[in-house]
Parts: sequence; C-alpha cells; structure tokens
Amino acid sequence: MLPGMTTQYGIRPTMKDVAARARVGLKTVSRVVNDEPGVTPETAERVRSAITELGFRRNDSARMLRKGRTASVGLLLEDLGDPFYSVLSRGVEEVARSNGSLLFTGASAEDPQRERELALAFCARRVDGLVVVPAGDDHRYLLPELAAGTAVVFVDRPAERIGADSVLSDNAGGAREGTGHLVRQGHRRIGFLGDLPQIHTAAERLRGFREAMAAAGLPVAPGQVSMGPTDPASVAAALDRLTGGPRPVTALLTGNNRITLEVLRRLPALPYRPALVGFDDLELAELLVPGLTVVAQDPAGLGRTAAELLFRRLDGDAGPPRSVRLPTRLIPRGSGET
Amino acid sequence: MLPGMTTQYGIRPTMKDVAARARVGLKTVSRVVNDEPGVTPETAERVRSAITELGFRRNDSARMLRKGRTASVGLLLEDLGDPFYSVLSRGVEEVARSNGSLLFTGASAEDPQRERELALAFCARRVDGLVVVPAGDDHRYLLPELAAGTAVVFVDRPAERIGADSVLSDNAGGAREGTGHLVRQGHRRIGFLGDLPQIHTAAERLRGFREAMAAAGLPVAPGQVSMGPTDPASVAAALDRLTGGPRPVTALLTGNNRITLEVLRRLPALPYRPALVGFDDLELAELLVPGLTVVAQDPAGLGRTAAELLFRRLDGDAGPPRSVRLPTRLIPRGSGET
DNA sequence: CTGAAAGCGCTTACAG
DNA sequence: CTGAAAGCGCTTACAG
Repeated sequence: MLPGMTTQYGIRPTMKDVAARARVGLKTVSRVVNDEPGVTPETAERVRSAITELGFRRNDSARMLRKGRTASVGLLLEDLGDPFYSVLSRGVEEVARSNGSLLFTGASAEDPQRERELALAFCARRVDGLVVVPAGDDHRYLLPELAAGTAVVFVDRPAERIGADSVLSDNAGGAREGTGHLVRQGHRRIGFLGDLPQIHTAAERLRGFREAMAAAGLPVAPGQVSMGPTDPASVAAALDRLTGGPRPVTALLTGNNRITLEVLRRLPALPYRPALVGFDDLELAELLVPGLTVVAQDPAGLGRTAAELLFRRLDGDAGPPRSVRLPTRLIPRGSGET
Repeated sequence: MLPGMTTQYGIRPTMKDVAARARVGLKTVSRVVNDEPGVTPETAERVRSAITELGFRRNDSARMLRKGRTASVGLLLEDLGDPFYSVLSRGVEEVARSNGSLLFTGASAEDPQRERELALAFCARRVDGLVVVPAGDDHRYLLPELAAGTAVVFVDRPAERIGADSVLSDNAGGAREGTGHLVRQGHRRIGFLGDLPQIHTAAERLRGFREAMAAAGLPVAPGQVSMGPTDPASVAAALDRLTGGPRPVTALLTGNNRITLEVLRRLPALPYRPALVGFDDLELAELLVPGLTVVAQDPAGLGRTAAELLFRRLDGDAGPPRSVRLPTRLIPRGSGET
C-alpha cells in the first residue's frame, strides 16, 4: 500500500467518498479531477489530499455513460496471430492512441456468426466506431448501429449489402502484376493457388490472374486454378494437383501468406521447382534461396488508413461512403525470375 | 433500414422508449431483454416487437456500471505487430472469449510511462483484470488497483516491486540449453548478442549463457557479449564487434527474434559464417539454408496460461502470488550444428 | 405476473 | 467560488 493510503480491499472509493473526506460538494471534486477552473487553491489542495489518501481513480465508464462518447473503438479481424493482421492492427492501434481512444480487439476466425456477435458486443459497449475485417457476406445487421451514429470502416475486404467506408488493397491489380511478371519470364502455363472463392480478396486476386493471362493471350485450363481452404493438408493437395497432372504448371502465383508458406514447405517434395510469386510479403523472404518474389501489400497502411477514415467520420465528416484502394508492390527476389 | 424500423439518426432508443412503446414498465422490458422468467408470453411478445421496431440494443456499459463487473480485460504489450506478441495476444484473446470477456489491447512500445498510462486507463474503465507485458521496472502504481480488486497477471516479464502473478518462459534454462548445444558441437569462443540488459528476459538469457559457459569451463571475454538496442544499425554494429576482433567468435547465441533476424540479414556480409542458435522461433526458420536452429518459446502458451490464471483469480482464487515457468524447446535445424 | 423507486458513479444545467 | 438536484441507461430490492 502507498504511504497514507486507507483503501479497503475490494472497495473502490468514489467521488462521493472524496467529497465527504474533503468536506466539499460532489461537483467540487469533479472540478478538481477534471482540471476545471473555479476552485480556490486551498479547496483544490484539500480535495487532492483526499484523492491520494483514498486512492481514488475516476470511473471512466460512468463518466462516459453521462458524456455520450466512450473514447473507444472496436477492431474485428480474422486472427490476431497472423502476421498480416497483427501489423494491420498495430496501424489501427497507433491511430486510435493518437486520437485518445482505447481499442477493443476481437477475432472472428473467418466465422460470420462470430463476426456478428463480436461486432454487436462492441456496439453494445457503445464503441464510437468499428474497424472490421469482415468474415461474412451480409452486414445489414449493422444498419441500426450505423443509423444510431456508430462509425464503421471495413478494411481488407469490403462491406456487403450495406453502404459503408472501406479500405482495400488493389488485389486484382497486384495479381495482374504478379502474373504479368511471370509471363514476362516466359511462362505460359501459370497456376493460381488461392483461398476460398467466397472471400473477396481471393476472388479479386483470381480475377486479376485471369485478366493478366487473357491480356497475354494465354489460356487457363481448369487444372491451373485451385481455390480452397488454406490448412496445410488442403494446400498440399492443391499443389499436387497443379504440379502433378499431365500438363503441370511451370510457375505459380500463391494467393496469400499462409498458402505461400505451405507451398514453400512442400517445394522440396515436388519433382521439379516451379517459379513462384507469393501474394503478401513474409519476414524472411529475402533470406530464402532463391529469395521469394512477392506482391507485397501494406498492412500497416491499411490499418492506419482505415482508422484515420474512422476518426474523420467521428469528427463529423458525413459525406457518402468512401472506398480507398491502396497499391501493392511487386518485389522480385529470385523465385519468380526462373 | 430494416423493415418496420423507425430509428432516428444519432438517437439510440433506450429501455424507457421500449417500455413506452410496449406500454409496460421498465422492469418488464429488462426481464424480456435478459430472458428472466415471470413475463406472460403476450407481454413478452409486445416488448419484443417494440424492441425490433425501435432497433433497441441494450447498453452494456450502463448495465455494467450497475452490476459491478465489466466483463472486459486489458492486454498490455510491447508491440502488436511483433510475431511473438501477436501470437501471445491470440492466446489471451481465446481464453478471454471463452470466459465471456471482451479484450482491450494496447502497446507500450517499451516505454514505462506509456505502460503506466495505458494500464491506468484500462483500470479507469474498470476492466476486471489486466494481462501485462511490462516495460517498466516499478509497478507499485498498480497497488491501489490490486487493492480495489482488479486482477493482474504479468507475462513474459515479472512484476517489479509488487507481489503479483507472473507467467514466464524459462529464459535462463533456454539460454543454457542453446549454449550447451553449441559447446557440444565443439565451439569454445561463443558469443551472446542480447537485448538491453535492463530487460528481464535479456538479463536472464545472458545469465543462462554465462552459466552454461562456466559449466563447460569456458571463459567469457568482454568481447564475447554485447547487450543493447535491437534496431538494425545497433545489431549490425554489435555483430561486427563480436565477429571482427582479433579473436572472433565461432558461434553465436542471439537473444530474441528481432536480433536473430538482423543477424541473418547481415550474415552474407561477414568474412565467415559463425554457427548460430536463435532465441525464439521464426516462421520460415526451417526453410533457410541451413535451417535455423532455435530455442523456441511457446508464445501462445504464455498468453493462454496468463489469461487462465487471471480468470481463476476473478473466480475467487485468492492464494499468494503465483509464478508459472514455461519450458523452452531446442530445435536443431542446421545453423547450430556446424 | 408487473412495475415504481432507488442506486451504480459520474456530468450537466442551474442556482446561490 | 461552491454545491444540490436531475439525469445518463441500466439493475436491484421491494411491494403489490
């Protein structure tokens, strides 16, 4: 216990307790706690002593109930442990902090039901705003919240069936660039190994892949594309299909960091080594032999941009829903230049 | 807007509004909202209609002000984007979710002042408990909070100057094992490249290194140890010192994932290639050539264990402060076996 | 089965 | 400069 403290275990002193001890009114305590003017130095000093002695700490939850705003925002994403999302969340946290907001975080694990429960739980706590990496494909459940004034910005994937701000990477453009890069290396049978097709980013990257192939006049046989879950076994099976048939691919564009990782792990087991471009950068990519060529997104930028847009809305910006698109960047390091 | 909804922008309906519309008392609405018994089906139905029509959603912040517990916990760590901490936070999040709690997250950026501000901000929101990766070396500022009943568990690094639960990796043991491994490969001049010595984990790992060297009867010259900041330039300079003098080290134990990463990046620039064991596993470690030998921690286990301990405290466990130590695991992959 | 009153810990709007 | 009353949106403890 601190010197002079008289706190009792499990009992939090309130402003009322402070007021009693300092022999002043409640409002005077409130003035001192909030640095409002109009308190004589002597009175203020008496209040401050009482605060220290009792170990008083203002209850911000009660305060916010009265004030209306909670100075908190919710961040909802797939998986806190995924490097892509963890860097994204760092971006959101930085902006939240600099705007004086606390951050609720939750993971949906790609489950629409869980996305909805978490988003509504955040809203029930009356967060001022929500940054959402959506898992579901229908966000109308947020309409009452939007109507009530809760700001919502979607990031990485767009809002579905409601009008809301979104911040996305140029997924199709990135896939076009990655594919075009492989085409320029002379590849004609290029494979695309992507995530579940109902995931927006996966569909967009597949679209970019197809566009680039079409632009190069190259056909895409069904056996060149595989969309599905990204657990190790599924990716391994898909890789075997793309590289194992009568006409195996000579190059591969992998649809996200988890897929790229699994493909890299399986590469030694393949009968040959296809050229490889991965969507998303990996931390040791440059240290592999050959270095891993990637289409890099800017996860920190996605998070920062989404959060900045959110706070602009909270500051009163009431324009129509905005859609921000962040560019991707091709980084050749060797694996895609064979 | 949903069919039949009459919500007005920026105005949230309250239980009072629902009660008025359903022509019942406030308490009856409360009963329906909380699935309490003692409401006739007809009355309940009238209330439910009013809830839907108004788009009512209970204000959980107000609820918790009255109930006492907030069903939320705070997680405070160094950096949300660091893979080690992001996996740790996933562990905390999982346990929080399964205990029905929401999670506040904040990053201290290794700044004691920021740690304190964030921890107290969480407490001001009246989180039920706090999981803290501490940055500072004096946590007495939390004494009033502990006294008031807020549960606090320290993770990755211990509490300083207060008694509180902690969940740590066996840092000294892991460093001993990594060093011993290099000794068994025949190395005699082994270097240790660690984080700032005031960081508990860094000091512990250095201690383990020294113990293993002493146990092997090997001297440790000052030029074999470097403790300092982990930005790229500092690590590069330290590496040059350890490998550049008249008696360069033949093997190296690196003190954490950031340091290992920087050393790996600089390795090609060195005149020779020292054997290398890294503290912390890296995602692509097995795919490097040679594979990276590591002393792996269990970050998810640290997070889960800390959160489980926290909720046990919240469930009433009032025993003396507990200190849990999680084992590390040596994973030989090639870089340490030369 | 139903609801009016008091209270959770603050701030707001006023009055002195 | 100071403070009593009302209210934020709920739940608790009672009474009918």
